[in-house]
Amino acid sequence: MFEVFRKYISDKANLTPEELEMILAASIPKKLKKKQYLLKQGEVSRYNTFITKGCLRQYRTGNDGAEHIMRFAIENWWISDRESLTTGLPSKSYIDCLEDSELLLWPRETFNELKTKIPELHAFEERTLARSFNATQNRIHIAISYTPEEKYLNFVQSFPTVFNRVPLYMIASYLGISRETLNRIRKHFAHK
Amino acid sequence: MFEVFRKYISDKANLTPEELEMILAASIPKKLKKKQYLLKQGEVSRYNTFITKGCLRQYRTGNDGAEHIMRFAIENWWISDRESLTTGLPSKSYIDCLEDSELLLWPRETFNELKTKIPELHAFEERTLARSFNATQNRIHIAISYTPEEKYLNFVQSFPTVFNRVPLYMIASYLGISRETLNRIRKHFAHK
DNA sequence: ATTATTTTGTGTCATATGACATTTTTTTCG
DNA sequence: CGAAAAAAATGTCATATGACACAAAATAAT
Repeated sequence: MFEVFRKYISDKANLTPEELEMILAASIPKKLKKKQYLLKQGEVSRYNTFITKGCLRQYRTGNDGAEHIMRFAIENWWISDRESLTTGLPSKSYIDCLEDSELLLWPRETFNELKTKIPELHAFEERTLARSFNATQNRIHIAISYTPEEKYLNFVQSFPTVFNRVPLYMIASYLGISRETLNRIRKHFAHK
Repeated sequence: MFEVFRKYISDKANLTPEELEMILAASIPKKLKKKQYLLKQGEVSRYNTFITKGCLRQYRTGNDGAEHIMRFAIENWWISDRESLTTGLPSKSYIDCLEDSELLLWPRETFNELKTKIPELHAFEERTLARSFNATQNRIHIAISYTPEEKYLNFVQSFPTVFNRVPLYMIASYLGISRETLNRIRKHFAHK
């Protein structure tokens, strides 16, 4: 599982071999089975987490207890409750596994130390956050302006690999539409 | 208008008086009248912008040409198309004034130089982005899980000052609901 | 294999929503 | 102050959506 990370980070950041190994040496490998939780609402998120294998979701719950999926994440993505991780406040979200998964964890403090020692890692994280932020802006634009059908088609096109690994009712949750509406949309496209 | 910024930044960042003045000295004051544009879709966003007075909105347009408001910003807020600003790509959004406004602009390169000279400014910007990101996550959660009524009430409570300065149909746009639905909700609360 | 569980698909129904058209009210500006 | 423009409110209508209940299919577990 280290190899996945080596490949990923070599591609994205300009690190010396020593720096890369220093980062890896500080990581904590962890395996989780499907349905196991990485983080629960109310807990404090303490790890910066990279996915080397598997699929996870982050979700919040509404007043009624319904689950609303904030995001999916698969291999080569980072996942954490960023708000809780940076503020130290209790997490508003759950993170659990949709498949058996393999992760690399860095405790927040450890990662911060690495960032001060390795400026390029700091810069890399800034770039990552910037891209996350842009993706999030797009998501908002879609949420407030697309029709359910457009939301669905956009998702399939944007995340084909996620689409094929995740149950439809979770995609509906992610899109903010009902399971049934998603079915109607799919039915509509079936005979075309 | 400099005074507004001095007060703001003194409160948020631990800068020396010299650093503060260095930052201010690099700024470009600008006044815009209501309905004037700070940025148009397709242009490249070249300035990091702080609002000392007034009210602006950032919006994107859909296929049909309809305006969808991404955010409002008033005194003591920053505004720019962050994606365009950091990537140099054409902006997906418009930014215009809802009131006569006074702004301080820093060209992207100038601001970056300031950040390298003043680490605390760099750190401050990171904190700001982190909080923006968290706000954005909340917005997504609301968009995919709240009813129109809940969205409205949440907005009034979260941004009372903006609420009182902005036309209702723009709030509807921001919330991703129709003007008429917003009226119905308000009517519903009127006689209660 | 068989059972249990999860996921997907359907049908019916009530209603909230968007779309459109029009009027009223408020604000802006000459 | 008066005219013009902008914003808000209202009424009607068609329909897409969510909610519920249940059936079918696929997947996982024993």
